[in-house]
Amino acid sequence: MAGERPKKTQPHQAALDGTDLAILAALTEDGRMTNAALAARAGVAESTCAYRVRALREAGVLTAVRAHLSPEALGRPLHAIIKVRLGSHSRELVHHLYDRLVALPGVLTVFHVGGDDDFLLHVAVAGPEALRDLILEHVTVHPMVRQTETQLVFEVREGRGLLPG
Amino acid sequence: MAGERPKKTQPHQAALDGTDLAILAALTEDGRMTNAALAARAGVAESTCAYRVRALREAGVLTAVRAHLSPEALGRPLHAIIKVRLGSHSRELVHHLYDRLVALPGVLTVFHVGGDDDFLLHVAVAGPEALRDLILEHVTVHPMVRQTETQLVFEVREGRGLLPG
DNA sequence: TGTGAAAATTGTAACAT
DNA sequence: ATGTTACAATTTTCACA
Repeated sequence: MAGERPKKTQPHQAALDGTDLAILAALTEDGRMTNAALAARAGVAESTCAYRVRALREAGVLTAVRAHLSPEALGRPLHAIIKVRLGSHSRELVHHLYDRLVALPGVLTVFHVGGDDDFLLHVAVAGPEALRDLILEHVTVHPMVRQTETQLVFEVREGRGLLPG
Repeated sequence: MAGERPKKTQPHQAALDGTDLAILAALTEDGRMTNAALAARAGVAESTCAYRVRALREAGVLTAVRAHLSPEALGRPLHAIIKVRLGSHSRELVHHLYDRLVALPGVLTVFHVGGDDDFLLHVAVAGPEALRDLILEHVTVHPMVRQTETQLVFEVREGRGLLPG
């Protein structure tokens, strides 16, 4: 009987070998890749590959696989970054505002940051009017919001990510 | 499998009905959901569902499905936004720099923006030293980069996205 | 178009190395 | 811990309402 079995670990550190990295890289490119294709690319047997994938998921390394949609095809060709600066910083209220911002249609990502600003919103909207409406009707209406500043986004590119190599 | 139709469609506008939206919403949550489960959730037959998914992909609405990894589990618990301001803006050089920045390990997203800054980098690194090294060795070394400013990211949350409802 | 039942592919589990 | 085989589940294809 081999030794220890990893328990359902929290998302802390994990020891990854080359096979794991190959699997993660492949799934980052195409999350619907079949297990057989994955195995071939990683150079292991299919059963091994399936086992690794499940282990990576249970270890919290592989958190989700999501579809990515085209903002343009969905009628939201205009991207912007909205910097939000707050006046008060009561913990409860900040969290509440956070929730509201994330739920707004057109909001892709919300960064809660420290420094000059408090929130950075990456949004995709139909056009300038929609952007103005979004800001005026859903952001600056909140009493906590002291100031916003909007930057036009020319282009967004996903980095190669977290994996070494 | 032969008969490809005329063209791979452009990412322009698309007319989406409730079924499409249901499919997209489901795949945005779980991109590996089985076609059978999708069909049940959308309220259509499995074959219909598969057809819709393929159509959405060919229409450029569904651009990709990617695995999401845990930066923490991969040893990169520190997130930051690096604002990059350039001195010169020669088109060629800007593009070249863009390419370099996107390829850096730890760089999750690069926003090319207009306004006060030129690039916004969302990065995930192992710790403060790694952040400093990343900035000094890979960002500010470029002659074009006039100034950087770094904001600590407390938390990142994905918005509900692009779909109405 | 959308549906339902076939074949073909894929994922899963048990077993052997 | 990896590889192989057999079996179940799923996707895909095609004829039809």
